[in-house]
Amino acid sequence: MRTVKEPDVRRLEILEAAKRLFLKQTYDTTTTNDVMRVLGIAKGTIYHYFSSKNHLLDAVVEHMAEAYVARRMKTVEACASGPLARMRVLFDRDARSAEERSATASLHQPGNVTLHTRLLVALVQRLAPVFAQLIHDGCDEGLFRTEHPLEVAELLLSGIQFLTDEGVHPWSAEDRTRRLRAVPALVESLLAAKPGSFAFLDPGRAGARRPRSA
Amino acid sequence: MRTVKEPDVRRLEILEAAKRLFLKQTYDTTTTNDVMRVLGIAKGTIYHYFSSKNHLLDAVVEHMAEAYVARRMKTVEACASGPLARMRVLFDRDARSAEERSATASLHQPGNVTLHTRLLVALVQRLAPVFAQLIHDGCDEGLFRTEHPLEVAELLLSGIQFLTDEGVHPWSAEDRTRRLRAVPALVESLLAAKPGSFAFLDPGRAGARRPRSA
DNA sequence: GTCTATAGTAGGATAGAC
DNA sequence: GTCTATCCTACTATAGAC
Repeated sequence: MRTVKEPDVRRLEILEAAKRLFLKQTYDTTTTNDVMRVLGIAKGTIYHYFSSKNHLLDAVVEHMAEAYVARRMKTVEACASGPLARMRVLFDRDARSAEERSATASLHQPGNVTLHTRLLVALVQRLAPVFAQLIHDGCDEGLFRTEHPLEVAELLLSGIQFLTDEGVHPWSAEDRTRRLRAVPALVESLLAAKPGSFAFLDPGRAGARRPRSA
Repeated sequence: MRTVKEPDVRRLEILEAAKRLFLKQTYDTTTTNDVMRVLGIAKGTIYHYFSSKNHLLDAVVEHMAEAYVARRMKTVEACASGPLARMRVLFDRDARSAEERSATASLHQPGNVTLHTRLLVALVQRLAPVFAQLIHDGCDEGLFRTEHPLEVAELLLSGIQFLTDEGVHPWSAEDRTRRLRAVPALVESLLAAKPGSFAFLDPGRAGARRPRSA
């Protein structure tokens, strides 16, 4: 039997089914057959909307990054004022929802390395301007000093994610801790901020965590 | 007919054939049949030495990173003295051989994203200690000041590669130039170096180039 | 332990009927 | 837009020759 639906509806349906499967299993272990079976549609239908499994992944990544950043932006704008306080909220891992936590766990599986990597890129792209704006505000208030707010934001987001994300790269736990401990100092020197301004990023301190691990 | 070789010889033979094919075509488009055909061996032989196409890729990446860093180290130790001069040589893109250049071009193809990404990780791992040593020397000479030479090295290598490598990530040419232009300032502020110390990294200057793009 | 040959499974992708 | 049938290739399994 053959059920015809609105293209947008069908597309979203496939997208979300794929996302659910990628997170429940992994991207690698999820087959196009799985997606097809769970929706009760033909494989050709999937390929009508997404030209490859890879493109389907791209769409899922965009979708996830969009949603994640939207949620974070809302909490930032709601709770905090002042650049430093807002950064604290923006990068607070403890503020994640239960769903975000389970997604994070799934992303750290070997079969989700590709998904994880691409998601990090998408997140840097979206978070950097926000972070840069906070840096800019901080400069206005005399907290920071830099000629390149956006580039500092990008370097920190990408560099720290690259170096501290477990699962994607073959770093040992000691490596990660070592790097995380250096983070406050690195941020402070890039922003010419007063020593201790970013002590809340130190993983050793209670109630404070590292700047995301997505 | 059946030709028996030393395991190490055979392994290397497969490794280099694979590398050549990955660079001539791409990793994605190279099939195990291609490797098998070009060497005139059976598919089982490949799988005897490498348990999957993925593991073969790993070995190729290690091999390439090893060779690349060895070459660079040699030129560094040969030509230059003093931390700044050595950094200049270490990160000089113009010093690449013709072979390195064509490899770089091939890595920027879509089918080589996986290979490219893994190679960048392998290079950060190997170059960071070298870079960190130079930073350390520079601190001794009073050129730089930092509490975290290794972490600064890692942050810069990974962050800059992540942000300026074309092909792997969907940045525009303008984005890349913008970031590259900020690099000297970022390096100087992380190392507390005298402004202008790293002007040679500025892509705008004649005879100077950005810190690698692998 | 090293190598060949071959047959078979599973999953990504496509063509073409409807 | 959707489905069916088919293709291609990564990978496994096996059986056996040197």
